[in-house]
Amino acid sequence: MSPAARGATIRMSDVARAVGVSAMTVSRAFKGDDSVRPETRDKILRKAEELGYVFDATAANLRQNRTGFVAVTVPTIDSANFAQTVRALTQGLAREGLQILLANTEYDPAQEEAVIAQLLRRKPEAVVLTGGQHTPRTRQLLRASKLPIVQLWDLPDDPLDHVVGFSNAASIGLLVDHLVSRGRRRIGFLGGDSDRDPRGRQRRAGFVAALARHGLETFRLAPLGEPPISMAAGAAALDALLARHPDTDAVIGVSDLVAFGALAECQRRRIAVPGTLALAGFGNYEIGAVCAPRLTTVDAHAERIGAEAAQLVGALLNGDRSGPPRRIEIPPALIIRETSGEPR
Amino acid sequence: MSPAARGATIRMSDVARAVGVSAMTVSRAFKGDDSVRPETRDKILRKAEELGYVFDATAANLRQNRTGFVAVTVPTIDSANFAQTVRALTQGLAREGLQILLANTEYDPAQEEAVIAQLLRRKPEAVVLTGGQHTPRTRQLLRASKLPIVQLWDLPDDPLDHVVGFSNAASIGLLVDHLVSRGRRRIGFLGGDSDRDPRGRQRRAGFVAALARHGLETFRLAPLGEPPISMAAGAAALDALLARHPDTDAVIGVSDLVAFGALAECQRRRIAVPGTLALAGFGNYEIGAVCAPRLTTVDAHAERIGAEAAQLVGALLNGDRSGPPRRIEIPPALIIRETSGEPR
DNA sequence: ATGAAAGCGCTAACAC
DNA sequence: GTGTTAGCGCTTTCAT
Repeated sequence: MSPAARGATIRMSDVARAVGVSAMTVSRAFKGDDSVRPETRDKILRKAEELGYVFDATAANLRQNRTGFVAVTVPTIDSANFAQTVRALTQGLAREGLQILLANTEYDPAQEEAVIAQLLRRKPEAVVLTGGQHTPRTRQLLRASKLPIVQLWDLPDDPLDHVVGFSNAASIGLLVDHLVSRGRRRIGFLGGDSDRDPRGRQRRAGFVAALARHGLETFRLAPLGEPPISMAAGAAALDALLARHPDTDAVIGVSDLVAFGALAECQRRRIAVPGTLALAGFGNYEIGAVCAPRLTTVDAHAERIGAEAAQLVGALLNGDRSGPPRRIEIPPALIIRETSGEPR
Repeated sequence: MSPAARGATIRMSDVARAVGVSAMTVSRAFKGDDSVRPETRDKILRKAEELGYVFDATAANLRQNRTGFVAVTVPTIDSANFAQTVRALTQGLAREGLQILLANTEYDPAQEEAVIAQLLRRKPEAVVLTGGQHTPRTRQLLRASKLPIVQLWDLPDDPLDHVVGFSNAASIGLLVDHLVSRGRRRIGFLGGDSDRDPRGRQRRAGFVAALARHGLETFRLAPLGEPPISMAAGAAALDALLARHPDTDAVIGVSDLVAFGALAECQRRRIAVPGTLALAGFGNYEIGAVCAPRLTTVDAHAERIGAEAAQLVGALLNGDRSGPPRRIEIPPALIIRETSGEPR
């Protein structure tokens, strides 16, 4: 009785026996080694197909001490910007034969620590952290692993290793400068109030710093609460801000989702945008390019961050591990649309 | 010289030697086996920590012939509905100690076939297909694997195995009935024209069938082109539809994104919604609950699909594999909001 | 161009 | 409660 008929797993040696070669030759045929005669190779692959043989990556990984895994964390995959980054990363790594191991941290450093500890047991060859916040133990685990680490969506002062990101603070500075150039002076900010979203905090800090640079008041801040932040929270925050500061003439949302929530609220309250209130967001979400009026924003190049990270990981795993940690800065781009009004 | 100092990997046997027990005891301690004396266990875990030992799941998987992987495909993770499903699935499976292996098919059956062939080499314990389209070879590979298969987001006539989904056609029927009850008669549909998006096609077919049931004209169809479908395409499709059929009094989008694009276009063209034109979408995206006016839609319960799938996979892998394939139907819910107007 | 032997790090099975 | 032995399915290494 054949192994398949017995219900047993079909191994390389089964294919080898059926063809009349050794397991080694089958192994070589499967990895495309030229040293196998083409006819032998074809015979092997045909027989493998016929027997329903499926290569066992687990066994190969154990022996080779290489898994082809890249561990990836995101606060949540259910956020368009992170999803774009993960998609580009997945595709770029797939081209190198690498498979991502994805985990969500839910914006929680403790959960990040837990998922990273689990992922490390899978013996990934690199770790990509998308906008996380790391406990001391997380940092220790990662350093002890000796793996290449890539931090995304930020430019940390004290990076673990490599970085592909941008300055969240500076990106909001771009928006403030633009709004000021359009004559706005009483500018508010929605969000950036949660400890669980450091990048949001940095954007708010960048907002305050930019206003101060222009000699403007910096107290028009409305909290949004805990991430994930929602459009509805943006609408509520706008209400709260206008209740306290009715003379506000421009508002920046910590993300386009928040800004869009504010825009919808303006439409409901018949507040003219940009006539009475200018609006701007962050992240260049699809919605901002389509809503009426279209939303001024900052493009953080979410996909490009993922693509660059994939390329970096590919290079690092192909032996290019000399030299200091890379720090790839992807400068955000101001996208001026209708909600910030015409120049005055 | 210690293994760590030599730069060599630290194995269980290294921990065992350091503590003065056998590798088996370390193994038991790590899996929480009660038969290890608590003090021994503590000593082992402390020593492991001290030595920087990291459990090697690859070796354990090979030996146990269990990986804890679940292969998951989506057309693209960069779509809010699929991202919600994947997030719920990831979290549900994590509770069972299972790790997802995610791959995007890019709405392409050939790519789906390729990624599934790759994923199967990793020896997943189950395969979850989110809204795919399967080539004969894909079906053959999956059947030959003998693994539990779960198809999501659909109720296929000829399922591979288990199903967690809903009728895309019937869900649009809900919207048509609702619009008709509000006095709309000349109803159009945006999208559902691509072979690469079978669920979109089913929604359009459901639209045509529902109109026919009401004795209404069924020719107000505007194409959107290839997925992923965008808000901007929704705006353009609305233009095309109104150019050919200016008397249209209601429009359904194949998704909320499309419907929102149409809504934005109406705002730009000063078409009153719902006064002149009623609008509805599909998928209960966040945007529909926030935009002004708020969008009538159908909730397909994306998260619940993921959660149910996780539970099903968990049950199947915990021995509950008797009985026929499960077919879990999650009925979509009509969500009536402002864009479909008041009852007449 | 192909094969034989050894071993990757863990755990099932059995022993005590 | 703990230890010994063998082996998971592949590939490294060395041989021919």
